[in-house]
Amino acid sequence: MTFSTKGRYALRMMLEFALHPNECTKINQVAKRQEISDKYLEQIVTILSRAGFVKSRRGAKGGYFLTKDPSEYTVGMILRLAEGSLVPVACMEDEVNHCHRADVCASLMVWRKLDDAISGVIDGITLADLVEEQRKLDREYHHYEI
Amino acid sequence: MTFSTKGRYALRMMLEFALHPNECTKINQVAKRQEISDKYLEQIVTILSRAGFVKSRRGAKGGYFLTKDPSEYTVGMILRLAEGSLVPVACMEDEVNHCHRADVCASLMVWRKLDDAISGVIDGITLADLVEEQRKLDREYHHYEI
DNA sequence: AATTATTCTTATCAGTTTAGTAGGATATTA
DNA sequence: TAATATCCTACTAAACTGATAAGAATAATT
Repeated sequence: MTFSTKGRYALRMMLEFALHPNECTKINQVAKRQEISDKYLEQIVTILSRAGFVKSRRGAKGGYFLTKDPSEYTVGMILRLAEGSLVPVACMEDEVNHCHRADVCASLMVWRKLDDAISGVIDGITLADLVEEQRKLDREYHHYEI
Repeated sequence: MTFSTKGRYALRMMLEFALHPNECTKINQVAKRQEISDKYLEQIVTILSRAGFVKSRRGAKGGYFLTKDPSEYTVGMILRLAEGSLVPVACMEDEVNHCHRADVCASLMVWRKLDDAISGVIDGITLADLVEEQRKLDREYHHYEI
C-alpha cells in the first residue's frame, strides 16, 4: 500500500518545474536538487511528457516546463498518471464493478470509503499548494539555520 | 497502491469468523464461501492466529474462532497486521521521520494528509459494521432472486 | 486401534514489479 | 564542431505476489 518511487518522484519533479516557472528546468537539476538518479528521472518525465503535462526543449539550453498553471494540476492527476491507478482493489478499476461477488461482498464497503477518502485528499491539493508549502518550508529552514 | 490479497483475504476471513460466532469455522469453509484457495488461507490465518486475533482447535471438529467481540476489531487492525503497514511512504513508517529531507520536503504534506484520511476510514469501521453490512447485502440479494 | 478431519509447518516456485543502470541516437545552441 | 540536453531502447538484480505441495501433529469418530 505504499506509493512507488514512480509516483513520488513524478510529484517532486512536477513541483520542481512549478517552482521554476518561465524557464527550462533540466532533468539533472531536478535530480541534484531532489537527490534522485537522473537516468531514472528521464524515464519518469517521459510519462509526464507523453501525457502533455510538460513540454520539452531539446539540446543545449533545453529542458522541461509545465504547460499549464500549477493551480491546474492536482496531485491526483499526477499520481494517477504515474502510478497507473490508485484504487485500493482491482475490482474497482472500471466504472462498473465486474467482480461476480460484488453484490454480496461486504468488504467492498471498506474499499469504496477508502477510495473516496483518498480521492478527497489528492484531488484537493494542487501543485500551487505544494509550491506554497515549499516556500514556507524554505523560510522556516533558513530561519532555523541562522 | 492496491491492497494485496493478504490484507483483503485476511479481512474477509475475519468477517467469516465474525458471521459464525460460537462455532469453530474451518478454513475450507471460508475458502469455499469466499472462493479463495484454502492452502493460501491457511498461511494467512497463521498471521491472525499468532497475533492472537483468533484461536484455533485442531483435529476433527476443529477450526478457528474470534477471541473478542467483532466490535473490538477495527478494519485497520486487521489490514495493518496482514499488510505489515499502511503508510503511503516508507519514511513515515516510524514515529519520527528519519529521512534527512523531511524538513524541506513539501510533498510530505500530501502523504501526511493521505495517512490521516486512510486511518480515519479504516480505524472507524469494525468487524461488527461489516457483519451488519453483510446481513443487509444478503437480504437484498435474496429479495432480488425471488 | 484405525480412520478421518483438521490445524500447523516448511519449502518451493513462476511470474510480476520495482528501482534502477547503460548506451547511444537525436536535436539545439554557442 | 563541440557541448549540452532530450529521447529511446534494452537490460538487470532483487524483492514481492500469489500461490502450490508435502507432510507432521493433533483431536474426534467409528
